[in-house]
Amino acid sequence: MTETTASGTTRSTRDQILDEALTCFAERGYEGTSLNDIAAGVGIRRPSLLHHFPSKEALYGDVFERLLSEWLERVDSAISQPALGWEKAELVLRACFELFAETPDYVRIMRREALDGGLHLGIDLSGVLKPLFDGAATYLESQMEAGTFKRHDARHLLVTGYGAILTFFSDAPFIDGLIEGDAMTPQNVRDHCEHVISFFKAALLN
Amino acid sequence: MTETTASGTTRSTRDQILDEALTCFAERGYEGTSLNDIAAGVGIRRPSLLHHFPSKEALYGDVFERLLSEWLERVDSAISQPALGWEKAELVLRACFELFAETPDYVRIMRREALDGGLHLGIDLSGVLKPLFDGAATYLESQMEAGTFKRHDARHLLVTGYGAILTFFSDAPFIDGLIEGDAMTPQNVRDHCEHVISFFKAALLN
DNA sequence: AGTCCTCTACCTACCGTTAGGTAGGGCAAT
DNA sequence: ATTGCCCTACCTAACGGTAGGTAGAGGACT
Repeated sequence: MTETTASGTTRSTRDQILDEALTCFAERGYEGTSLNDIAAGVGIRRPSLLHHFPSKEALYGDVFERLLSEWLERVDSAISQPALGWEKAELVLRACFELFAETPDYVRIMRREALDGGLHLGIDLSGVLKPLFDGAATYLESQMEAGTFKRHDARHLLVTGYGAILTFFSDAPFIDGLIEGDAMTPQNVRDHCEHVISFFKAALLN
Repeated sequence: MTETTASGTTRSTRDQILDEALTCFAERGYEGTSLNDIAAGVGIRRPSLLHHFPSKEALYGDVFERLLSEWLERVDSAISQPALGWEKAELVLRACFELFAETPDYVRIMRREALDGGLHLGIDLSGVLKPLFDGAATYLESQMEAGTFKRHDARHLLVTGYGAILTFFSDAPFIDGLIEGDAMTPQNVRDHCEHVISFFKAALLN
């Protein structure tokens, strides 16, 4: 029922399944992952797994729901911090980097979902994220209007930023081969974070 | 054996299979695509498809090989154009946008491959692209040394650019929902191209 | 204390379906 | 007559999911 981990914490079988499913779906995608893979990772049989979740799709849905709620919570707390102008943008950028660096498996699942256009889910991914997106666009536009930021198309700018940040984490195994060495070392992650921030700063400030 | 298309051109069954496989693999990924799907798209049965390609893996390999050779050819011709400083960078950026806009299915396959870390292929994707990557990095560094471009980490800059450009095409269905309306309309593609160019220009030039 | 019941968590064995791949025949063009 | 292309029929393996059963923990009653 429960298992005591090396760190001394205790996790229910259900949570172990969710964790294993997360890494499997991130690594090999929805179609590329079988329930046997997940069950074996936990150390139980497939029917036992299906005792905790009614179906593969439901399990995936739960994994994704957990992803969304954790991310939204983190992002909400980041954007609600009091700051102005560039400080605010940098604060949010850093929060995103920190979040993604902590949850690379989430990033890869999110990317797969974006690639598939939300095929496996009933929920409308873009719809959930759109309020955040719109809020960010409005903020950027207000800063441009005020002359704090240089003029750019706010929405395209956000798409550019989204791609620039997410890609580093989602395509890490590929980037490994380009920059030589593991892209996900704390040093490389920090370097890329600082680079993106200084790059955006150069593009947005005078 | 051959089929006359609406445009009057004639394509061998083998080429039709390659085309259909391309769209299927791009849309649903390697695991999500069955040989029946591809065969049905061409209008033949699965065993007939396997008469032209020895296995699913071999078919995928051929699709990807065609992708790589076409892309490398296009990029080579773009970077061999005579130009200097920012002109050169803008020229290559535009060439990439044009290339990606013409072959969005290639982009999505490439993204899936980057996500999986080249799982389905024997070939080392990063290895093939590394010479281009290194060449670009050297070019950027020389421009920074000469004072033409502002100082940035050249390799991280390239990764940022890679993510910013590729994502627009690979995640198009997701971006649709954010910017409202089809991201891949010629107008939106042009807008994003101009945005990225002006954004990079702002970050690189004084 | 002992026994009865219920519930949870897991198991083995099996279901129908679909996957990739093979064998071999028909048939048209050369 | 040979070759090339496509077919039907079949194979084995793996998939997601179900049926039915067992071991053990906990509670309630006698």
